[in-house]
Amino acid sequence: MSSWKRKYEEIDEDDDKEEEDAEEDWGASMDDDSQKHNQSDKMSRRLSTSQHTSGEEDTSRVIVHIDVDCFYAQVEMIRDPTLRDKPLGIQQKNIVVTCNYVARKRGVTKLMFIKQAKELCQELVLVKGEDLTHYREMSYKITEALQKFSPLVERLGFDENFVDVTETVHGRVKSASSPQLNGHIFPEKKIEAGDLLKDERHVRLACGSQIAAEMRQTLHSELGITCCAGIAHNKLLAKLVAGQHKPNQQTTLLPEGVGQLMGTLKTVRNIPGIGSSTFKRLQTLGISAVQDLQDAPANVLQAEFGAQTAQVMQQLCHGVDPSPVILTGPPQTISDEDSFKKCASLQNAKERMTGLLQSLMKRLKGDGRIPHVLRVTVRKLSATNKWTNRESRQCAIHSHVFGTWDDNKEKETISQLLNLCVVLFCKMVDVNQPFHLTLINICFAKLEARSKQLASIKNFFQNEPTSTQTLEKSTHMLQHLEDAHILKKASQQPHWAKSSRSSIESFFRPQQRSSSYLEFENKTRSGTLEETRTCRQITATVGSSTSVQSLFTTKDRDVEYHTSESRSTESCSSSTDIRTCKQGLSFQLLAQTHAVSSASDTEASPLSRVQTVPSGIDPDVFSELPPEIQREICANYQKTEDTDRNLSTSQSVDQESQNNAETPNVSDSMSQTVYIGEVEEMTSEVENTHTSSCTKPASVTVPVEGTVLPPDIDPAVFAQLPREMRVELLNSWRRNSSSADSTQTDRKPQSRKTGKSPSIAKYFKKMNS
DNA sequence: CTGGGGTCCT
DNA sequence: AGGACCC
Repeated sequence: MSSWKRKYEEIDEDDDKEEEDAEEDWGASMDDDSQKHNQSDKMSRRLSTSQHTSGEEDTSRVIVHIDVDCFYAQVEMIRDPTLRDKPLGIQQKNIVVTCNYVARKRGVTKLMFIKQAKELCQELVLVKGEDLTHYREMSYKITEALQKFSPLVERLGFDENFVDVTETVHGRVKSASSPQLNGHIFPEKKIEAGDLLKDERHVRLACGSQIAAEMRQTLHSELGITCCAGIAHNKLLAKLVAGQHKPNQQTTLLPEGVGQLMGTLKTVRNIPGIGSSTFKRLQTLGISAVQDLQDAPANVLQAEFGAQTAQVMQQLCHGVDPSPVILTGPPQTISDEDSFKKCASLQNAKERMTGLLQSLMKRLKGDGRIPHVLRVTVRKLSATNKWTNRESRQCAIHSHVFGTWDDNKEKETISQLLNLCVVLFCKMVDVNQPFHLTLINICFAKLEARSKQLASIKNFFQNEPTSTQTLEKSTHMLQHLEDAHILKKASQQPHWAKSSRSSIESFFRPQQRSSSYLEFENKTRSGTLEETRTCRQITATVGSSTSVQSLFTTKDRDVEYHTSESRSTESCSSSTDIRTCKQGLSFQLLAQTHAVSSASDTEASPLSRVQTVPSGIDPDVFSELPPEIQREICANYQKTEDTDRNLSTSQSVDQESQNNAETPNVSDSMSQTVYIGEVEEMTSEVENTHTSSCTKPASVTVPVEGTVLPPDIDPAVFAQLPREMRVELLNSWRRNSSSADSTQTDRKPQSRKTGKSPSIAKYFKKMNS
């Protein structure tokens, strides 16, 4: 196993010192730029996805990677321009998470301890960066600005975006004339302008470099942001080449420079997608340098990682990355966390969780959707493994919590959510024993657009409407709004910004006159009745997942791609239609469910209320809680029910919490909790030993080989689909392929342990060159 | 003396 | 629910 491994150990020491760029320094180059396509025989069973070539990598795309320079520091310098010429570090807790270039010249680096940084640079100005609000807002502004150049934008963290500009380039290459290459070229060659233009690939990339320059110009003039850009024919290379010239510059990778670029990486750890865990396992095999991986026998990698991951890794180390740019759209989760030295009491935890909930509620308000899942995560102090020892529990959020969500009733909502948090918290922490936490995270997930739930319910009870009536009302309302020119503006929005406008725009304009979700409704309803029916049919078809595929086959690609753009002059583009209609359907179901449960809630006798398990809390879970906690929750519940009926109560409470302005706002419900808890303590004496039932039933899962897109599916089209649909399709393909996959073309021994390889395939979804 | 977010897969 | 990955 180790005979082949050490051959290339020390080849990458060319390495002059890197200049002021502490960020990602891979050493200088080697001179190997032969592009070996060491394809395993498995890979040669390839599917010609959409493009031309047979054996070579697809170079027909043009991908721009935009990487904002020291993002947090830039945001702070924009907020306070006097910081520009000072060494600036952004501080989170004990570390400098990033710093501006003035500070970098002094040796300060990312993720450096405060003390260390201060020693290096005593004048270092530190700005706290634990609250990400401003960064998040700017981040979405950047993504939105990039969308004007192409709808296909994928976010990576707050400060990076991939943009697939292939279509834009194709359009320009036909019509326009002189594609001059803008910015740096990798490798740094002298290329005669005439030469460059002979090669179609070069023409495309040159055009891409112009678009990248326009993007950077736009970001600078509109937002004051500087960034780097990398232009290449795939995501991996675009990202890697962007780092070649660091602050505020751009670099285009010519296809013949791929080998050389990969050679600049010190180890395979610098390949995005190979994380610390995979890297360790590779080192076990004697693989560290990129060339080690390039030369590693495929069967060795397969034995350790499985066929698919092995294939992806070997593609990556050659600079091959067929993964599509995937439309990101609005976030899947909204979370907030705090870390600290010590949290050792439930009371303290509740205070912290209340603070987290309060800021989360602000963000939710801006988002316009409502969450249906709540998750609490804690980190317990432990000598071994300080990170990765997080535990989490999640539960559904009953729809009534956000069903009637008004600005006025926020305290009540927070109080109910806090109850849920406490329940989840107690599943992880035995509050009767000493404990020591160092982090709490609260996460809202399953974010879904809130429909005209309220209207539907009212109609359900009052007007006995038919669903047709509801729709007619919708379209009627639509008319008004269209007159108000709201929709017309919306229809000019780029693809996903349209479908998520309430989410994204509200980040930019937090003051948005509180109607952000109304605007979303406009779009949801913007289809005519006929369009809605069509969407229902499509949705139903997706469920059985057969004929939908014809929409995405390769031959339809151009048609379909342009269709979705040309249709954007109408109310919705095609994929948006499907998504919103799907939501519309689930809304109606939800509304009915809700109506039923609301009715039964209403009928519950006030007298039995205290003994009833609060709605929204799983009775089984509730009964497992220590009685003390049960009491508190019931007390909270009763209190919120009371305030529901009596608004003056919450008024007086308001003043109380203002007295505690400095401490994190403890919900007023807690003070009342104490009172009721004391009263009840006399009647209840049961001391429940809280056995945490952490049973881990080792369910035997059927190992399913990783799924790739079927050969007739165009990844670019697939990438634009709404997320739910991608998941559904992938699942159905996986189901179908797992049976047919047993045909064995492999000479690999059978006795391999099949499992246990965390697949990096997910990060580079569609492969198969 | 180690952030505060996110994504997807198993 | 946890684990990998990204920033």
